[in-house]
Amino acid sequence: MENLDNTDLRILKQLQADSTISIKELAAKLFLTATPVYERIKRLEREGYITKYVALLNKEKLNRSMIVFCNVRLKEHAKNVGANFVKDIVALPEIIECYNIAGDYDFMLKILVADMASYQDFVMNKLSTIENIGNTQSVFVMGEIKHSTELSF
Amino acid sequence: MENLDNTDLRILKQLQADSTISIKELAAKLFLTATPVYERIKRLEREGYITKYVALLNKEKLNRSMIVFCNVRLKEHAKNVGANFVKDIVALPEIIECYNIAGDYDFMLKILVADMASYQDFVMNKLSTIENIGNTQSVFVMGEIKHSTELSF
DNA sequence: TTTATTTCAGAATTAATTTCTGTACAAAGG
DNA sequence: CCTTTGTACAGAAATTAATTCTGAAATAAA
Repeated sequence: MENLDNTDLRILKQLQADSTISIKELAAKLFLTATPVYERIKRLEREGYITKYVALLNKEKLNRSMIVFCNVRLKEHAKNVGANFVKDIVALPEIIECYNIAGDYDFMLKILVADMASYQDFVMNKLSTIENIGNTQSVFVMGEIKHSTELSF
Repeated sequence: MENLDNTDLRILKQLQADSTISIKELAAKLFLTATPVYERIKRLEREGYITKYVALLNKEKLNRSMIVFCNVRLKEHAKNVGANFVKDIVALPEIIECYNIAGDYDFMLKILVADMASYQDFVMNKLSTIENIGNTQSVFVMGEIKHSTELSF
């Protein structure tokens, strides 16, 4: 952050919004030629500011329209118990995100499934089989108002 | 989903994980030449299966290390009240995600800030100024266990 | 002022994407 | 059974983009 000037930030902003822009086009926006923009991007990648480039897909068209946040409380809180839980969580592809949280519950999971039947199946046959889960609370999403992958600066 | 064969799904899977792969390289993985892979990708884009291509950035390096989920209850639930709330939410860049949820609260926000001081500032000077917010509950993230942008299939 | 150092422009090269042409194969209709 | 139509593909050609190289301009340090 300290090593980044305004040009770097503008490059990051653009690539976050749309990474298909050509270097030439991006250079034009910044009133530069391709070389410095190319070198800056490579530096931002090398130094870890840019983690990866990905395609974002349409959930609805790919039959993953249902979002559920599932709060989980563990039975025991021993060191290796948490570690095992984490290992199991990471292996389940329906779980898109998992956070260790402060408050009434230990973890919050964001789960993506096709519909309520799939969610039931997920909870019954996958989540419940994980060791050491005390109780869970499902919060169903009725509407996605905003969903960005962009950091602001 | 119905229009997609196994080759399409493998293409989507790859581009979700890393969109910088060249068409030639991807074609080799699928035992095809560049042409059919190119045409399939263009079709997946055209038909809306692929929404966009983006760069994912490193939160920590860009000084957005703190994640907070903020549950919000509205005072009134009239039609236009919700609409105004949504408009205000979308305008705040700290709010990365916003869901209309079932349960005790009306909305859940995912907020990204630098630290606790920034969060306080955000709540005091930005969130609290939004009309019609009844009460809020902040759930602080202690650790991010998993965070994927990939749909599984 | 002199000397490094950094940042950049422009040309040259290399590699990618995109377009084009024609072949092979499968399904549909006579 | 043969013909027609459509789809999916390979391979070559054309176009455009990424990458490398050289040197000039600007900035900071000595």
